[in-house]
Amino acid sequence: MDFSQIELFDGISAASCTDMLVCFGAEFDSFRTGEVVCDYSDDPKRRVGIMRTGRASMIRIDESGNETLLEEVEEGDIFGEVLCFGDGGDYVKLICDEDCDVVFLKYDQITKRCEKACEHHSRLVANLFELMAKKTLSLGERIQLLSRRTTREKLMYYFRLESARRGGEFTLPMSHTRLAEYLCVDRSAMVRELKRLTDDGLVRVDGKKIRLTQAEF
Amino acid sequence: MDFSQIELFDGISAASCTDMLVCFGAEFDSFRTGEVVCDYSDDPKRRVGIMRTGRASMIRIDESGNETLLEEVEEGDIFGEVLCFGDGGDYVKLICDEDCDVVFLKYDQITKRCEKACEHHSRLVANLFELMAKKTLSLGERIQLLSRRTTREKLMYYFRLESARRGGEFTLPMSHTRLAEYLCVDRSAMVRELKRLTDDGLVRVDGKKIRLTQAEF
DNA sequence: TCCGTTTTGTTGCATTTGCAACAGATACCT
DNA sequence: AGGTATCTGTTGCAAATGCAACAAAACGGA
Repeated sequence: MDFSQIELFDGISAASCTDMLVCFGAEFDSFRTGEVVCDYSDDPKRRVGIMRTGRASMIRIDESGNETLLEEVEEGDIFGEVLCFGDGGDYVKLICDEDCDVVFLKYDQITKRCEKACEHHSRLVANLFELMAKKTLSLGERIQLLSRRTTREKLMYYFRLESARRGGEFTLPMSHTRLAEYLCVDRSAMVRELKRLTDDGLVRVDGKKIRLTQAEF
Repeated sequence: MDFSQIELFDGISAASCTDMLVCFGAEFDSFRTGEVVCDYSDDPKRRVGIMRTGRASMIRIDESGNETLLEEVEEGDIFGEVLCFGDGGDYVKLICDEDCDVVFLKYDQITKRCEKACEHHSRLVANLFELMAKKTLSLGERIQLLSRRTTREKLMYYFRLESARRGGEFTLPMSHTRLAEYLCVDRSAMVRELKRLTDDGLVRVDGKKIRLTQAEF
């Protein structure tokens, strides 16, 4: 097993990694596109997952069958019901968008002091801290997005963010249908608003290609 | 200075605490109700704050002057622009709801390996990890709330959560005006929906006293 | 290539929502 | 007690939104 590429184990020797895997109850697993990585309705495993490669979507399905895209889990991201989306009552699952490799750690073993006093235990916790900080940032960003009141504002906020991140013209990383779920608005209403935005000359939309008009800057 | 009551320093001797304060560039500060704890528009200090006592509200004000309550920071919570609500572009500030005591740490010093090799450095990072996990949970909850599409769903989700936490009948921890900002909906629209909910017999509302009707269970 | 599934574009309609405005109630400070 | 600021309850109205439905286009697997 090659640990060198895994951010989680950054700064920790391969030998230590192997040792520590036992302490943390580490489990490695792989999933194929479309498979369910975790099902948080009946999964009291208290595990923390780290996405090594691939992408997955945290999806909530409420009693009416509405699907909501809670978050996108990407390479290097940390996830888990202990961390997030704990108890809402609805059905929550993590579903694979692309084949992915995952490491699971037992949450309780992380904060517990290690009896074996592995020398790098603390380094791993520090790494986890950074992963958490990154996650917190992305959750905060999501809150900023969802706290916009209108579909228009949500779209513009999202576009500005992606535009700043990926460059002036960028390609949506998901389908329009999915984007509507992400923004938590009705798809048809979103498409309507998208048309208004283009009519007002604020954006150019061509399928998944989006470009903000300079008027915005 | 008494460190024993501060969760952040849990498991760390007073002597070590004093040592470490230097490593982390710790600053203690107090604020009075109404004062601005942090102003994230022009504050590139990269500090992490821990609320020792008191309560504060993270508020965003957009260019139109709309206020949004991003999060409630309570005793023991961790906060900071490095962690959350980083860059949206709008004006974001943390404002004191009750007199509060705060510790600030320099974010970069936390993850950096300590040259002085303070023995408890790693314990503190572990404590921070737990604080972060707690924060992540509350952010996740907030996302669950904001991802509801209608005002009715937001209200009911919020009431169920508070009801489970504080008991069958509970008192809103904020004014109706503030609640509307928290749910990110128009206040008058919220009041209207609140009335419909009572008409439908789902809740009883008496000022800040809320009770879910058993029909819900 | 063919077939089934998903996505997209579109529309009508009832409902919800944001917005603005105002008066009365309440809380807060001096 | 008086005065100011905030909160609450309410309304009308225009606009946005959710919902349902359907056909065409695109996609993906056998």
